[in-house]
Amino acid sequence: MSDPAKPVHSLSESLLRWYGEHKRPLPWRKNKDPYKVWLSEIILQQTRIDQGRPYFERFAAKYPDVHSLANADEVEVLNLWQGLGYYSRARNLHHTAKFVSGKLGGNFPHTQKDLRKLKGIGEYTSAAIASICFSEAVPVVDGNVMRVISRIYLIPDALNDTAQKAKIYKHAVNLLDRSNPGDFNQAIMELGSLICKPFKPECEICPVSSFCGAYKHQKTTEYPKPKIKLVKKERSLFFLIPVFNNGCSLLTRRNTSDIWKGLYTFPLLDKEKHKERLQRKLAEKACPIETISIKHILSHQIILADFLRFQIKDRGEFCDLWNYATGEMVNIVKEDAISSTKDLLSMEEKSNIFEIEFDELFLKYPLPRLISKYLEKRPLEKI
DNA sequence: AATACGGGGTA
DNA sequence: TACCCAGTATT
Repeated sequence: MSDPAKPVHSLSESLLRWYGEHKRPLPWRKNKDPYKVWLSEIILQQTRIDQGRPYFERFAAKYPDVHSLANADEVEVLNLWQGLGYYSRARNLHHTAKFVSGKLGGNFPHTQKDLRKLKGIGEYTSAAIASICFSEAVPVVDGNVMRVISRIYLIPDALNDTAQKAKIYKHAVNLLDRSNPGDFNQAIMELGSLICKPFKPECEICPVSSFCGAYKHQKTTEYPKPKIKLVKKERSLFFLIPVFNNGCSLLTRRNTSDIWKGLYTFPLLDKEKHKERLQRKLAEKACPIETISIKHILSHQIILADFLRFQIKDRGEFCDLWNYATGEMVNIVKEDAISSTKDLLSMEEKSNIFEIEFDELFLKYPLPRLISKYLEKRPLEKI
């Protein structure tokens, strides 16, 4: 597995020495509070530190411990998460906070095995918490570690090949400093993020370059081979922004296991045919439509969004319009008829579209970035 | 074993 | 533009 001429313990030693000497960018880990470590790890999943840091600060300030997070409303949590993406992380965060607070007396499990059972905590996060907070000798293998080990041991295709991925894990176990797993794990991740970067790694200042096969052969750019890209699917969405005579509009909560689950958007059509029928009907009424198109590119799909804004009498007339366009009935209630999230959830089976004052939109409800982008272009001033 | 799930940063 | 990111849950 490893080159016997180069004992791995000195690789680990070099790494730890380097880690001890340079400034750590994640100070909240120092006190090893499982709640804070957990919170930061969830926020940082698939997220750069600079992007996640302000979110962590806001969460830690608003919810200093697991009980305060558990007692929060889910919509409130999603609101604080707004814009960060992968919203199931926020829903699972809240679910797990309630579980730890209510069933475990506020104490997180101490082992990777038990941490792993909590919602939103997988292989990586359980290992990170167990090693950092409880000094359990388990390695973390994230994207950084994968890249570092791929280069050191010349394992080319760990991102696509299961067998090679397993090799990476074995090396990670072998390298781990069992007397200091928390620091070691942070050290190897930080090496990947600061030195052993995907592009232009800084091998000249790398503390373990003398152990690195890719550096030795000047082939760092070939390791690891890029992950096979998935085809982005195009998808058209037509958001409807009716402006009622009373100055209100409509909002809907997304409940399907689709994108933006748990967030709020304008009611939308996803069939070209339905959109055309709606446009035709509005034209008959001599009702002008203002259309703004936005192309929203995500990692797995390209959303072509048309925002259709139009003036209409009231929600009753909108129901007729919707019915005409889609052939489906809808039931729309007033926002102030909903006093809590619970009401909203129980109402969802019938209809989850509700009438709302423009001002309320930004304050109470978590919106996808796409909707925020639209509102930046076209604010919803009252008429 | 694949696929879905956001959004922003970087070269 | 293409790729990557301190991954997990679902299918």
